[in-house]
Amino acid sequence: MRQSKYFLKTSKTTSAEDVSVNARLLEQGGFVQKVLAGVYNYLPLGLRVLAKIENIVRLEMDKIGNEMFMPVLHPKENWEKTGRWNTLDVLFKVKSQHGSEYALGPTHEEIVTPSALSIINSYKDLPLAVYQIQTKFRDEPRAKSGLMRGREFRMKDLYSFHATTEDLDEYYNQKAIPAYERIYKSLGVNALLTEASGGTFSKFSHEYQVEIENGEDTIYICEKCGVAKNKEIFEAGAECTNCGKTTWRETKASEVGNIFKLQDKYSSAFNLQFTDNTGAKKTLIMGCYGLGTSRLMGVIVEKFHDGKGIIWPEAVAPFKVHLLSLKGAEKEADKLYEDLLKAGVEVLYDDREISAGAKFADADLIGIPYRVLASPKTVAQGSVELKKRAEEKAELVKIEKLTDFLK
RNA sequence: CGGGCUGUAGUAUAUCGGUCGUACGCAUGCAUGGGGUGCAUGUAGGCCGGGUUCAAUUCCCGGCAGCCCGACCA
Repeated sequence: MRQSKYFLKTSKTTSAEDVSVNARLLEQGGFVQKVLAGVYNYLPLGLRVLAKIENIVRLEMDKIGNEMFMPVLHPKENWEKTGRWNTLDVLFKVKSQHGSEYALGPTHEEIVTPSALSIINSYKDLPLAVYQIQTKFRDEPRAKSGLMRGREFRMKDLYSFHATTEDLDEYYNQKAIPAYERIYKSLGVNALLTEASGGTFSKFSHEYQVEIENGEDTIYICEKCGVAKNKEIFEAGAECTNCGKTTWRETKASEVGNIFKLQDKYSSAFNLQFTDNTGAKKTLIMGCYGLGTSRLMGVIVEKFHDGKGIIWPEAVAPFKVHLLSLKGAEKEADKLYEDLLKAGVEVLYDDREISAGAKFADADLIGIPYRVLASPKTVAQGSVELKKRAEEKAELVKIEKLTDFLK
């Protein structure tokens, strides 16, 4: 992509009202624009990052479930059936011009459970799992911290259906948790499996928490074995259920995933039953597994940045290479750009006619992993300068060897 | 939702009961060309409604929006 033709402008300034690092850097870098408090445009550059995150999630979820796509607009009666129309305080309610009321989906148990009614009839159909990656709406009383807590945000939600609680446990432990671990590892973030309360869903749940300074949650981590507990269920001085120690470290973290054993809470509400091998009707057992993809984007920025800008992990970077040309090396840079494209390298090409310093500053701000600089000095030697965003040193590389080097 | 604060240009700010200035940014041109370069020209503003007043951006009331702390958080 040629930067001169890209729907992208970085900014030298940012509003003093934005305090969080992710909001400032993502807005300055041209990844997102704030539309409302907690509501953002994802510009082309930011959408690439979000898509990378979601594709990593999709890759793992496809191994343990089937992707579908559910609506944002929900019938009121489904939410009344589960009792959440009036009890879920973050539920957005909209009224049509004809007087009908709807909910904007904050989560999709109320949709996926009745959906399963016509799919699941017999024990032979089980287990099954289905997921989607969707925009969610929650009427947060206080949106804040950039992408970390929005009123409209992106989430992957998976739902599993089982004949027995034992089967749910097995899926939960042997399929869902390992898939989550693989996702966070691929993304390059260290997310801790954390014991937590179940909110409106169940007694207990597991959260995936990433330690960051301005995280919204407080968690306790066992110094010995690394078991983590959310403050909401933590008893001071408690013995670690894993190793028996009582030394805990308190830290701030941000929740980037939350998995629940729903048991029969929603299947009962919608009378979702199956026939077992004796011909008897039984209520299904369900689990649900959330993962906030847009929040992860914010958390990654909080985690990976320096004074100059973002430092994207390669797996989620919008491009792999940021090619910069300085005046006098345009022809060589143009050719290199074409060659990189042909070689299948994702490259953002800063072909703008601006000063060298401005290009460097933007490259640091945007945070693409590899910066390739073509200048009169380097091309005179048949080379370009290659510098990793995360490192200080730069090296000269022969142009003809560059594409191989970057593969 | 409780508490606090704030609304003047894209950003940061100044002044004023009599129609808003500065800096940066942004745009264009020329020069420059390895860390946000220089010069010139241009660009853009009082959140909304009501009240007081001859006159409101300024004072008062209400609304709305935004930010911060807390509560809440599938």
